[in-house]
Amino acid sequence: MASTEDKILDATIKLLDEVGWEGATTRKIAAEAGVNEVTLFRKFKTKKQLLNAAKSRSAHKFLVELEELLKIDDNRDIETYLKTIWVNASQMVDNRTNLIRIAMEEVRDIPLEDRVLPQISKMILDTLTSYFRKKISEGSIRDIDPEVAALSIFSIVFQVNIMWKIYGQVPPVEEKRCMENFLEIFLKGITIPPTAVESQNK
Amino acid sequence: MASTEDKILDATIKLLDEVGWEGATTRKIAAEAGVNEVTLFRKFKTKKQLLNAAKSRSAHKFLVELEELLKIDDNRDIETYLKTIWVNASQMVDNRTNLIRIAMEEVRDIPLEDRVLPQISKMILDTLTSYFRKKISEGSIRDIDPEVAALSIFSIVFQVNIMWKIYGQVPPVEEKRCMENFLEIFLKGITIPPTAVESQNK
DNA sequence: TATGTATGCAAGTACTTACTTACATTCATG
DNA sequence: CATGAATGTAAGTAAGTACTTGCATACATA
Repeated sequence: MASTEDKILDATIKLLDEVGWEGATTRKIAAEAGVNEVTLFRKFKTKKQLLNAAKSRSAHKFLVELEELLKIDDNRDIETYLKTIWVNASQMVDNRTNLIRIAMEEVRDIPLEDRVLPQISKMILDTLTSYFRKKISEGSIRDIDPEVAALSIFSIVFQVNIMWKIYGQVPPVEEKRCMENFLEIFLKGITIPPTAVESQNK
Repeated sequence: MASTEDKILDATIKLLDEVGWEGATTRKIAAEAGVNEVTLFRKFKTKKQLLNAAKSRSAHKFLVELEELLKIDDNRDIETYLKTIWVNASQMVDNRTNLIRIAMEEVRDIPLEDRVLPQISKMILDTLTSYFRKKISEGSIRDIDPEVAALSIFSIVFQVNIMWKIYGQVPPVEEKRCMENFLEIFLKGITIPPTAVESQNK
């Protein structure tokens, strides 16, 4: 059976997701957790500390899970690698839209280093960047800017998975088509043109 | 001299930007506008109606201005065209970060069709999509997916200009380098390889 | 000059919020 | 059984919120 703390933290995350910071009153959280309101204050002192605890707990879980999902075999072909990253990120966001939505709302009053979104981006960007760096040094792709390549992948994945889901925009393109047709362009952009050597040698 | 309505609407936008919906109390808005609190209610009935009026006024301005900035000569070379779009969008966001931040926060309680962010995205995506469509039919670029090409440009511009600015992430790459190195990859990905015909004809 | 419209001012209402205090109950463990 | 920690119950506090009411004032225009 879940401990009182856990019940409270779970209820907090749920309400934070559904109704946001201001909507998540201590009364509602207590009701959702099946716990008396005073218990919140006994355990967490203030509302602020409670919400911080809830957020950092689930942000931590998220980052650990994400790190695991980003461990992908470096040596499969580039298209497979990038597709795997894409699909894993999608799935991650689908399961945890609540945390992402909460993270998107912490525009104010949260110290930069505590914000969740930058931490998530950084982890993905670093992974992709060092992947591209490796592939460049292996000579499997052109000498492109690895940070920028990483960023362009990250951006479109972010846009498709997060912005559309959270802002309820009607996606102009369905996801699979998007992934495939983007990679079609991108891969052509980073591969060493097969005829380049040939025509130089001529 | 600005009319009372204008002073109130300007103050509303300013506070909405600085402290968000819940932070923007009617008292603060009145003080910022240099107007008595009752005047707000006499002019706009409720807080909700006031904030809606303020938002839709500046969203409208934004969209008109954006539409103007997106009218770029179709016939200049592709790199110049895309760079111009990029720079114009950047500049637009710099001048109007406030509206964007407000738009990003309207995740809740705002009917889909009234949300500002989707309207902005749509305008940019449509412009880019029909541009690529045209270039494809002219034969200036490969037969790529025009929607997806548009989306990949939009995504990275959005990420660099909006996410970094609003979420205060430390940009891993400075903007100019980002634009140039991204386009270097992207353009190589969409152009017809010069040696392709040659090697086919062989 | 007279009248109406826009605005200011002061006070108040009804409600909600985070948070507190004092006391009662449960229940595992020594 | 007895003790103490964790939790519930009831009531209340201080502060802030959107919004209202009644009256005074300025000022443009008929």
